[in-house]
Parts: sequence; C-alpha cells; structure tokens
Amino acid sequence: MGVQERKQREKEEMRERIIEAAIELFLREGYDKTSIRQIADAIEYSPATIYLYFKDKDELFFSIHHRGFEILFSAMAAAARTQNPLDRLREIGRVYLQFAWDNPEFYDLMFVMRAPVLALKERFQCGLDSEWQGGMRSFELLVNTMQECIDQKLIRITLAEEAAVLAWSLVHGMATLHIRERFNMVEIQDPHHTMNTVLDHLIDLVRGGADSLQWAVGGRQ
Amino acid sequence: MGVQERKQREKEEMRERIIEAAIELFLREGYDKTSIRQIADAIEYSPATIYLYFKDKDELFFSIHHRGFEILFSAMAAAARTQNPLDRLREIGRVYLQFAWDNPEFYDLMFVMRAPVLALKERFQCGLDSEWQGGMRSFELLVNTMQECIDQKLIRITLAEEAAVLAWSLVHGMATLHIRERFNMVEIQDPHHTMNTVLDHLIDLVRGGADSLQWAVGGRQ
DNA sequence: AAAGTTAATGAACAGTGTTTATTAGAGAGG
DNA sequence: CCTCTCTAATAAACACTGTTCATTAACTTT
Repeated sequence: MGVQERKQREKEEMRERIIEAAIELFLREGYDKTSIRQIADAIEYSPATIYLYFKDKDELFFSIHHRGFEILFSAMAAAARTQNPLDRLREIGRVYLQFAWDNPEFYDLMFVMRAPVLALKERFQCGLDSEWQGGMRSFELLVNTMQECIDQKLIRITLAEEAAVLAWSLVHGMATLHIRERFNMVEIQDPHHTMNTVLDHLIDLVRGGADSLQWAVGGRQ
Repeated sequence: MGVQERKQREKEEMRERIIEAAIELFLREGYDKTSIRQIADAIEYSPATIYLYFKDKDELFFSIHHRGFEILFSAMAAAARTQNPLDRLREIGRVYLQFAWDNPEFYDLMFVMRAPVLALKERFQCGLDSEWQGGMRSFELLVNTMQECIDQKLIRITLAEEAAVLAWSLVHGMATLHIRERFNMVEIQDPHHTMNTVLDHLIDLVRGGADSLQWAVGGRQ
C-alpha cells in the first residue's frame, strides 16, 4: 500500500514549503524579523503546525543553512576545477568573497550566526552526526588546494591546515567586517575593490614573489 | 544653587548603575538573555525607568561597547610602545587575539553585533557624530604602524591601508571563527595555538623572509 | 458504518522591547 | 509653613516573540 509512501512524500513537501517560505522571509527581512508566526502566515498554516516538522526555530534555520552551501558550491564548482593550484586558490577566494557579497544573509547564517551550531550540537548528542557537512567540504577543498601548492613548492607555508586557516580567516574576516558594517566605521572606500586587492596581496605574499619563486624552483639543495 | 549640578550628577550615576548592571548580566548571560526587565530587577528599578536614561536597548549596548574598547586599549598600551614597527605589528596582533579570546562577549559586541552600529546610525543622523571612536583609534594605530613598516622598507606591501585591512581582517576572521564556533566545526585542534601560529605566518609573509629583508635593507637602488 | 490514527489548530504560557497615563516626592515661591 | 510646580518613577498595557498542549477534524483501516 503506497499510502505510507505518499504520506512520507507529503511530509517532505510540507517541510519544503516551510523552508521555502522561511528563506523568502529570511532573505527579505533578516533572521530576527522572520518569526514563526510570519512563516505560518506565508504558508497559510497555524504557527503550531511548523513544530510538527521542525523541533524549533534553530532546527528550521539549520535546514536553511544547507541551501546557502548549495549556492556556494555551485558557484565554487568552476573555480575548483582550475588546474594550477595557486590560481585555484585565488579563484576560490574570489568566489567565496563574491558569495558573501551577493548573499550576505546566507553568509551570516552559515558562518556567523549561532543558530545552526546550536541545532547541530543537539543533534550531535542525539547520535545523528550529520556534521557541518557544507563547511567541512569547503574547508577540505581549501586544505587540499594548499597541500597541492605545498607539494608543487608554490607557497612559503609548509603546513596545509595552517595555510588554509590563514586564507579562510582572511576572507572570512573581510566578509564579516563588510557584512556587519565595520568597514564603513573606519571609512574604507570601495570595500568590494579593497577586498579583492587584499586577496591578491595574500596570493602574492604566500607565493613569495619572483625571488622566492626562483628560489623554490631553482633548488638550493 | 548646586541643586542642578547634583541632579546632573545623580543622572550620570544612574546611567552608570544601569550600564554596570547591564555589563554584569551581558557577560554572564550573553546579549539575547540580557533583557531590560532583568537589568531593571538587578538595580531594583522598574523597566520603564531605564528608558528615561537610554533611548532603547541598542543605545544602552552602544554605551557598553565603549567599555570593551577601554579594556582593549589598556591591553594594547604596552604593545603600541614597541619600538620596531614590525615587532609592534606582531604584538598588536597578539594583544588583539588575546583580547578576543579572553573577552568573547565584548569582542562580539564591538566587532560583530549589529546593535552598536544601529545605535550609531541614528545618532549620526541627529548630528551628534561621536563616531565609532574606539574602532577608529585602533585601526589608525594599525595603519600608522604599517606606514612605519613601509617607510622603513620592512614589508612587501606599499599601501598602508591595504596592509592594515589585510592584518585586521585576518585576526578578526580568526577571532570570529573561534567565537562563533566555526573552528570546532572543521575540527581545528587547539585553536588558540593555531591562531598565534597563523599570526606568525602573516608576519613572516609580509616581511618577505630573509631574502627579501636582505633585498630591502641592502638596497638595489 | 465504526474505530483508530494523525495532521492541524486555538488558546494559552512565559517571555520580549517599548509607550503612556498616573502617582509620589522633592524644590521653589509666597 | 503651606501651597504649587516640576519631574523622576512606575504600573499597566501593547504588540510582539518562541513554544506547548488539549481539542478538533479528517483520513485510513477494520
């Protein structure tokens, strides 16, 4: 009897409808102003219904944060295929910064807000370790790229993880200083341009300049 | 008649009492759980009273964020006196990271939360541009240090502001990835150690290594 | 058709930030 | 000393918030 499968499907569709409405509101109004009651209104159900599909608001927003990573990955796909690992590094950085620039609310949810980690913590205790999959994947992409750079002697840092933390922290720092409006506060003109310029500086610095490149390629043992 | 001066003083003292109670709660319970009613309870006044001294919650927390900068500056004082600008740069970075590590709630309020900037925006429209003084001062300290490094040909970036954004973004990125628990998510072991190591890497990279130092000092014109 | 199951809800609870009409008390003037 | 004024403090209310739970309505199975 396919009735159970249909019910399962309907439940899934309902979850989807809730998430869709929540995203719509979230992107338009921000996290704080996206209330359960507003979401319920948008899908024309009662607020209590949402709690039949999500444990609480944190879990709902944990589901939303997945969508953000999907967008990030689809933007990252092209960059990740760049052959030269150092060029790839730059491309990854550019895509990451552009994603933060174009989707500040998503970026906030994925890398700044506490809601998704709180939801994850509870799941973790309940055994279901779905992990912070998206974040993991993108960080590993960065670590692997760094490792390739190290293997090919393209950069001046010898520990891939440290290099990855360096790069991630830099772009994340710029993204959040922009999103949370601290660049305005110190009167940085044209933050978009500055962010890309600074990313270029990072690449130049880790590469070690023409001298170091020569040194790396040339040998010295 | 000194009665008006006394009243003025009493008003100031009341503001102080409110801020003190708010800080106490804020550091113990976090921003969201620090409600006007709880603050009012702590000082044994009614919630409405607080609105006689602060326009709204944002303005109250804008006042608190000043205290954070005071702590940061007193920690920064010694570091800022380091003679060699490159050593000073490292010290500033260390102190900054340590401040974020030791005072995560303050750091959050000063560099991540939206509340203080929202309060500032309203003031700005009302003519009173008290500015984001603390942030400005610390950023200028960084820019000036970078300029000294450039003047003494110690670093490989030629625009002080860009170098400052690079350094600030890096340490801010590490601080926030830690505070908002994203380092845990990608399973970084010993984040405190990693953060300092990465800061050292930055210094090494901008310095340009022994070769570049030699090149800078030696001349080549 | 009756029984069992379950999805949906109205209403309530406990909290939030904020506003306003009212009250109690201190300071000034006669 | 007694009014009168002014103002600091408040109780109560408003419009929200996330969340829970007993009740209802509808669908499925017997």
